[in-house]
Amino acid sequence: MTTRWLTPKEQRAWRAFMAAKILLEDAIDRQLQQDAGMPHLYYGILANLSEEPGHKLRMTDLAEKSKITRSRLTYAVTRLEKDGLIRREDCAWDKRSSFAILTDEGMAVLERTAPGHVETVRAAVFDQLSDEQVEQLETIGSAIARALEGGETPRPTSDEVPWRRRSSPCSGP
Amino acid sequence: MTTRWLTPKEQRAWRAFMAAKILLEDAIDRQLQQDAGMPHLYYGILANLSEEPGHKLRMTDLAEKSKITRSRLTYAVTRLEKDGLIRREDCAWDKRSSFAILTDEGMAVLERTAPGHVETVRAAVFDQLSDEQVEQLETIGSAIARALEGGETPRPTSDEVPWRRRSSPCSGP
DNA sequence: CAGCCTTGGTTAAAGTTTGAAACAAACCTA
DNA sequence: TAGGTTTGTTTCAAACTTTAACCAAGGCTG
Repeated sequence: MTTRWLTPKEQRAWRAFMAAKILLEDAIDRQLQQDAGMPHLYYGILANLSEEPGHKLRMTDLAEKSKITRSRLTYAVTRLEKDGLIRREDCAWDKRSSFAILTDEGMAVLERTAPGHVETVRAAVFDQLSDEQVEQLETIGSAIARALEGGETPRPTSDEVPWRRRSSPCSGP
Repeated sequence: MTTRWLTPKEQRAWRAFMAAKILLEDAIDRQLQQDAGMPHLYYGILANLSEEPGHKLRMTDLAEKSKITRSRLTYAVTRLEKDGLIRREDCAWDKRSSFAILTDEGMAVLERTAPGHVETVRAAVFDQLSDEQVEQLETIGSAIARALEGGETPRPTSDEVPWRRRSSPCSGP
């Protein structure tokens, strides 16, 4: 089956999306590194904990909620634990599990840095979008996420395809 | 000035966007690592070169086009050079500059792996979206990118803000 | 042209991410 | 209940990223 290349319109959308994603993550990382001394991912981990009853979550659940691998979470929690923002606690009823718990200091950091973070996001994203576009963004984002969360991206059966010049081999950077 | 927190609607949009971004990048990285033996970023670098006349670009321009730091690019190009997919060449008229040039082998890798990559992107993104939504995605992405490319995210003058419970401190993970 | 700022690119060290493998506890099942 | 599998988590090495220097070549200004 011959490759369904991206149309010019799709290419434009893809590039715009990728550019937004990269620039946005860079900007947020810079801002949070400045103000909170941690990258966005780590901030997100704290934020995720802060939403839970008791400010605690099992490692696996926290990894899933943060959409990262367990291994990556282990490293992050170790670092945040060193900083005193999280502490671990063994699970009583399942000795394999352990909890990550937001400390008071961790909560304080969150409280102190949340306004700046929200302001950055707002300036870059929501100040730029109409009410309607915010809805569209949610719909589109959800559609993409849904496609990826379920079916584990059934890897396409790659096959030979003649090269077409004058049309970039990439669907985007 | 008191923080302009995200509305529930904005929160939903933000979370959906973040989830899509993370899951998508993970899926693409996995696929490309499998089929091309390199992460998405490196593939993008090759792709960016392939679009240029002569398949060459000065390091700085390539970094800018790829939206990464020069340092990061140096590392990536060194790796890709080791793999024989790129070679460097000094610039004749400005002895500070050097070019990164896509080799024939690099081009071949691109040709071989592009179909699989496009298929992955299509399955996760464009197969999920209506024609209208593709347009919306471009518009929204461009708006965000524009906001970030120009004004260098004027860092908000952080100030004290009373903590509001029962509403997560995060604008998203 | 000498001093000084800018530009293009690399390097080194510290930090982070990945992917596979290791471990141990919990859960079957015959 | 022994043996095998699954589940929760960590560990380790290799790959990648970041940040802050660093160096050399170009440009500019007096």
